[in-house]
Amino acid sequence: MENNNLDLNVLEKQMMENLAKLREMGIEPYKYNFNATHSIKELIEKKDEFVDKDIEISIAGRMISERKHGKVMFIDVKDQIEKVQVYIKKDIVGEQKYLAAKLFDIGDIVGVKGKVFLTHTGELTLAASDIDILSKALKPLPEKFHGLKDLEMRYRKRYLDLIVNDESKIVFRRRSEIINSIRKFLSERDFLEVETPILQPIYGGAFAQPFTTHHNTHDMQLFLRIANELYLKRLIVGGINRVFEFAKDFRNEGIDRTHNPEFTQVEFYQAYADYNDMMNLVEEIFEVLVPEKKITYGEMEIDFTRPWRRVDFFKSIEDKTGFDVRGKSTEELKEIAKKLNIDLEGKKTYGKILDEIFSEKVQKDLVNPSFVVNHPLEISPLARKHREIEGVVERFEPIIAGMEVGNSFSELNDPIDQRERFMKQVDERKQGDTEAFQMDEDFIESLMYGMPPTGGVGLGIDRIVMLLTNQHSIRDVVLFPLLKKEK
RNA sequence: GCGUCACUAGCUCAACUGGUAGAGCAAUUGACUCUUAAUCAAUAGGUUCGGGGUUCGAGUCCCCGGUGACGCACCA
Repeated sequence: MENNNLDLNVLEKQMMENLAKLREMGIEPYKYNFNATHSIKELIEKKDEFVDKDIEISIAGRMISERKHGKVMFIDVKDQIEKVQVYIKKDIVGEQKYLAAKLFDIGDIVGVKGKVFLTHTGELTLAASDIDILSKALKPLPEKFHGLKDLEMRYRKRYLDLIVNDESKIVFRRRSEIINSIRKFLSERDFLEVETPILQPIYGGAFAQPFTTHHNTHDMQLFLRIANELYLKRLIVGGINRVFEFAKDFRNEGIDRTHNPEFTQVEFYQAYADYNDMMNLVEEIFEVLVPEKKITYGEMEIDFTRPWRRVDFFKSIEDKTGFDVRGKSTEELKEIAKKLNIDLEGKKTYGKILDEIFSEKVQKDLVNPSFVVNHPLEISPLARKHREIEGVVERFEPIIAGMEVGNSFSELNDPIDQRERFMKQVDERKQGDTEAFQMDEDFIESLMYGMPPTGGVGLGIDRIVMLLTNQHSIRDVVLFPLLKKEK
């Protein structure tokens, strides 16, 4: 019976023996189904209907603790985050069932039938008239009191984290609620949810290095998308005037507290709108997501009250530093950065230097939700030129707690301008910028058929979930974050 | 990629300047028919992340490697 290939510790051997003993008693420890009359949550919510009534109900869940008292035992059964105590009395369940129940281990999934009562101390308890094992556990759970703290194990074995740490389960419930709220918000406003390719022959829509893969039959190189922007805009050309997609995007870059190589964005595009309309829409979304208006994120108090601050990219730099960086050459920017004590190590291009000055001097301090607006043309190849101001585009980035949570523009719909912007990117690439865009003739062709004026937004779901669940690492809001292989 | 720190029983953690690896929970056996971090008694459980070195002696010191956390860099 024992499998010598398995390297079992003492506890695992004992659990394996309990499994064998149950089978010897004629009990199959892996049942096919169980029809519970109520979830534990329902039992708790409707307890007045059951307590001391002559009603038998049944529940199922994981046995997470036990207290044995000779001919009586108490176990705690948990389903989701709710748990209920079960009272198993030899006189009630009978000799056989009682002996079987003694062979159950913490971690086993059980089904219980019985009547509900309150103990002397007032605890809601199900007195078992029948109890069955539904699934046998063969490894011990982490300890009930301290839970599972080891971060590496929580990420690698997320199922254990979810079994043992309710806080973790609550974060992922909240994540689902947030996504649902945004989906509902957009759907109610006639946005159509679509799916666009993850495998793309040409990648685009963001500055990033892609993951590369290969399709055998067509013998073609493919990229995992870094964004879905260019596909959604093709749909705007096609007359889907309001469109959105929750998209897993993939960027082949470093990992840190706010970056996972695969992450989720929702992008939405609205024909006949501009970036001002989209700012309103973003504010409205957060009105739904944060009805309480104020949240605490770490040490920060964040107030979502509308309207959010508008922070002009160039003007805010000038206000903070006294330097007008508009229209400056790359060399002049380097000079200014030096005077401001900004470390430019690794940053060479015009756009990156500008961005670094902005991040260091302005963005860091934007705690309350703010829209950074009117970015330099050079770092925004898909955004329309500003209708009044030379050298900048109609673009905004929502910043909350110093963190970028999105990106948006009045979308560039002039195909000739778009081609020129791509050409500039191709030049940058030739000069060694590995994140520069690829030329996408097919996309330009779509614009040549005419795209209505359009506003578009991308929101980083993971970061929004971090903010709203007070988590400080993206790994704590992604169920299975990328880790190195264990060796 | 670089730097700092961490890794000890199934889990959570101890172990002083190098000197017999320990506790709580979980587990096993026994007692106990309203306990609830049950209690009481006894028992068992270890490749101290892996490899090498120094030493009479290494969880502890040194070197190489692994994984993770944090910071920096890269990056939205």
